[in-house]
Amino acid sequence: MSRKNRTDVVAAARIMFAEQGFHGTSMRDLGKKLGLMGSSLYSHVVSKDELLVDVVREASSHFQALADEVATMSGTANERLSRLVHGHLQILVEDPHQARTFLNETRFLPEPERDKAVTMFDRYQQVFRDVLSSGCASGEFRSDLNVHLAANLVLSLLNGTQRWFNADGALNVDSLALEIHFLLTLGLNPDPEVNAA
Amino acid sequence: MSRKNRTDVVAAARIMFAEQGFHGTSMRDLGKKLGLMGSSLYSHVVSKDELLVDVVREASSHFQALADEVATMSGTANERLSRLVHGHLQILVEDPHQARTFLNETRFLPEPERDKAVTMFDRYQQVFRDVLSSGCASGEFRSDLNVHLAANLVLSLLNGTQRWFNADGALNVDSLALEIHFLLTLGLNPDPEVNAA
DNA sequence: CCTACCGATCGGTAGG
DNA sequence: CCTACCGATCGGTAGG
Repeated sequence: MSRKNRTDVVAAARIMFAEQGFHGTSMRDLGKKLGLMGSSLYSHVVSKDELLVDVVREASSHFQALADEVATMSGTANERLSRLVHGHLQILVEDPHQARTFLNETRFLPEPERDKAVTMFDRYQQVFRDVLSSGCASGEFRSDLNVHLAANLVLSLLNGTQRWFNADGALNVDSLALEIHFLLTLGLNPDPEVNAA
Repeated sequence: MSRKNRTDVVAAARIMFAEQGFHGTSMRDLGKKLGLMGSSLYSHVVSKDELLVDVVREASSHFQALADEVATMSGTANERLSRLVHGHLQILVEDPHQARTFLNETRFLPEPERDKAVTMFDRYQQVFRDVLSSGCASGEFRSDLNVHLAANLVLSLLNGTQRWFNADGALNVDSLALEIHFLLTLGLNPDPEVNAA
C-alpha cells in the first residue's frame, strides 16, 4: 500500500458514512480502513466535518449538472422527465455510497453548509416542477396535476430506489429508468383500449 | 413535572433518534430532554440499544397489523392497494418520529433484532406483491408487470413521503393517499380519451 | 432518581 | 505518517 492522499480519505469516508452513518463512524474507523492511525488523517483534512462537506458537495455537483442540462434541454416534457429519471438514477448508481451519504447524512452538516445543500437540492427539485408544469401546459400530463406534490412524489420514488437497487443484480439502470418512467406516466393500470378488448 | 416511567423514556428516544440519529443521541441527551440525569434512565431501561429495539418493534407491529388486515381483506386489487397506500401513510403520519427511526435507524439494531425487523418488513412487502399479482391476474393491472419491482417502487414512494410530508400543512393524509393511488394506477398522463378529444 | 464514578472512546493537537 | 497525549464525552454501574 502506497502513501495516502486526501482523495483516499474522502473515498473511505464516502463508504463508511454511508454504511455506519456520520456519527457512527470515528476518525479511527476511517484510519483503520486505510491502514493508518486515526490521527494521521489530520494531515489530509482539518476536521471530520470537512469530510462530510466534501462528500455532500460532490453529490450536489452531480445533481446540479443534471439540473443545468435538463433546464436548457429541448424536447417534450415526457422526454425531459425521462432524462431526469434516468440521470437521477445514474447518479445514485454511479456511487451508491456517495448518494446514501448525501441523502442520509446531509442533515448533520454544520451550517452554513447544510443550508447550502438544502437550497441546492430545492433548485434541483424546481427543474422537476418546471418539467411537470410544461407537460401540463402542453397536454402531455393531466392539467389538474398538483405540480409541487407530483415533484415530491417523483423524487421520493427515485431516491427510495437507493435502499434496494443493486447495480450487480439482474436489473440494470436503463431498464429501471424505463420502468419508472413508464409507471410514472402510465401507471399500473392496463391500457384502457386493451382493457376494453 | 412528575416522575417518569419507561414510556416517557421511549417517547423521548423516538423523537431524538429520529432527529439526531441513534448514534447522534447520547443517554445524557435523552436525560436532558426528560429533565433527568443520563444515568437515571438506567432505572427504566437496561441499555441504549433496548430503546431502539422498543421503537422499532412498535413501528413493526403497526405494519404487521396492516399486512394482516389487507391479507384477509376482500375486494378488488385496486381497493386493496388503496388500503395499503392509505394505511401505510397513516402509520407514517401518526407518529413521524417512530417512522423515521424505523426507516433510518433499524440498521443499527444489534442482531438478532435487526434481522427480525428486516424479515418482518419483507413479509409486509409480500402483501404488496400479492395484491399486485392478483391485480395482474384479474386484469386490473398490466399483465406484464414486474411485480417484485413494482412493489419496491410503491414502497419507495410511500416511505419517501416521510421526508417532506407535514401533517400540519395544507395537504391532509387522505388527500395524499388519494393522489398517490391515482398516480400509481393511472400515472401522470391524461386520460387517452380526453387526450384524443 | 441523584451523586460519584468506571474504563473506553471521541475529535483533535504537538512534535517529530 | 506515527507516538504520545489532551480534555470531553460515551455507555453504563454502585450505592444510596
